[in-house]
Amino acid sequence: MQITRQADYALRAMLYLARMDSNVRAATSQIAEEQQIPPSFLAKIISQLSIAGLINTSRGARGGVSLARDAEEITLLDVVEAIDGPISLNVCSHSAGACPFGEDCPIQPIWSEAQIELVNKLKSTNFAQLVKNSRN
Amino acid sequence: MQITRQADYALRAMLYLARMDSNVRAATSQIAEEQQIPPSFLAKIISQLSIAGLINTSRGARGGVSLARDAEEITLLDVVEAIDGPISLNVCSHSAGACPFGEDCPIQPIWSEAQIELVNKLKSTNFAQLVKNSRN
DNA sequence: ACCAATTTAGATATGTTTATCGGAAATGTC
DNA sequence: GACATTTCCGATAAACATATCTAAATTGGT
Repeated sequence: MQITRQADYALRAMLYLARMDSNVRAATSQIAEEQQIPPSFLAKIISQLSIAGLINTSRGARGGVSLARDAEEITLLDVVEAIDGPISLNVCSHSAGACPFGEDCPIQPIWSEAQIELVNKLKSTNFAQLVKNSRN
Repeated sequence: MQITRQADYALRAMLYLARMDSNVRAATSQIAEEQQIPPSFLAKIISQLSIAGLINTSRGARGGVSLARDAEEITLLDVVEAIDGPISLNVCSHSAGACPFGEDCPIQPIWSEAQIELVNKLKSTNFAQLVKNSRN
């Protein structure tokens, strides 16, 4: 019942990038150190964020990563789903047909509603807002 | 980002019990068959629900399980937390001090709020309501 | 007292998540 | 063109979730 550590690390990395000037590139090792993330683990997460199109990467000396879009255009949901896949509170929370009891299960609608609320909350928060709410 | 299968199975088993007369006992194998749950797996789940005080069990011939309290007094949250432990959307969602950045993290309040909403939703739904909303 | 039904407990197997390590590929700089 | 820096990719290992199987303990019915 938790997002994976990978997703949490991804959020922290994205926040770090959102706080920087958008034209400079940050090395993964630098992000790892400041955000206290296992460096080798972050490397894989960065790779996934790149595949998802959320960040641009460039290899080689003076390489690094930066946001692919404006911070305002990236939501918490984008990042979490890029790493953990679609949010799902229970196997049945997407659609009534996902469980063998389908329409007859009175629990399914509860999960479905809760999931929609959670998704909406994450979707309505972007990284520009988060940076603005930061102290440092 | 999902409750465990165990918790989902536990919910279905509890719903099955809530639908029955409270004075009769159901065998685990019977619940497993009707709710399509792996029987040996359900046995362990039943045991945990018993330890948590949500159901009464009696061994031997004509034994079985039944709700320990009135269905109205058992919430979805009771069952989920009995199996999966306290609900937690992220490592930091309980308190601001849970992550090394504490007060300075603008993401933590989002998780904290989302978690409270989810917990409240599960807490406000009891099994008497669920039975009433059922078709069968 | 015996037997069948039932929960309880422990050992085991498989897959996923988390994390680490090492090397390969790419690229700016001198 | 050589080199240092950095992302990328695969193999590996520990921890947990999921699931199965077997044996033990308990208890009502005959």
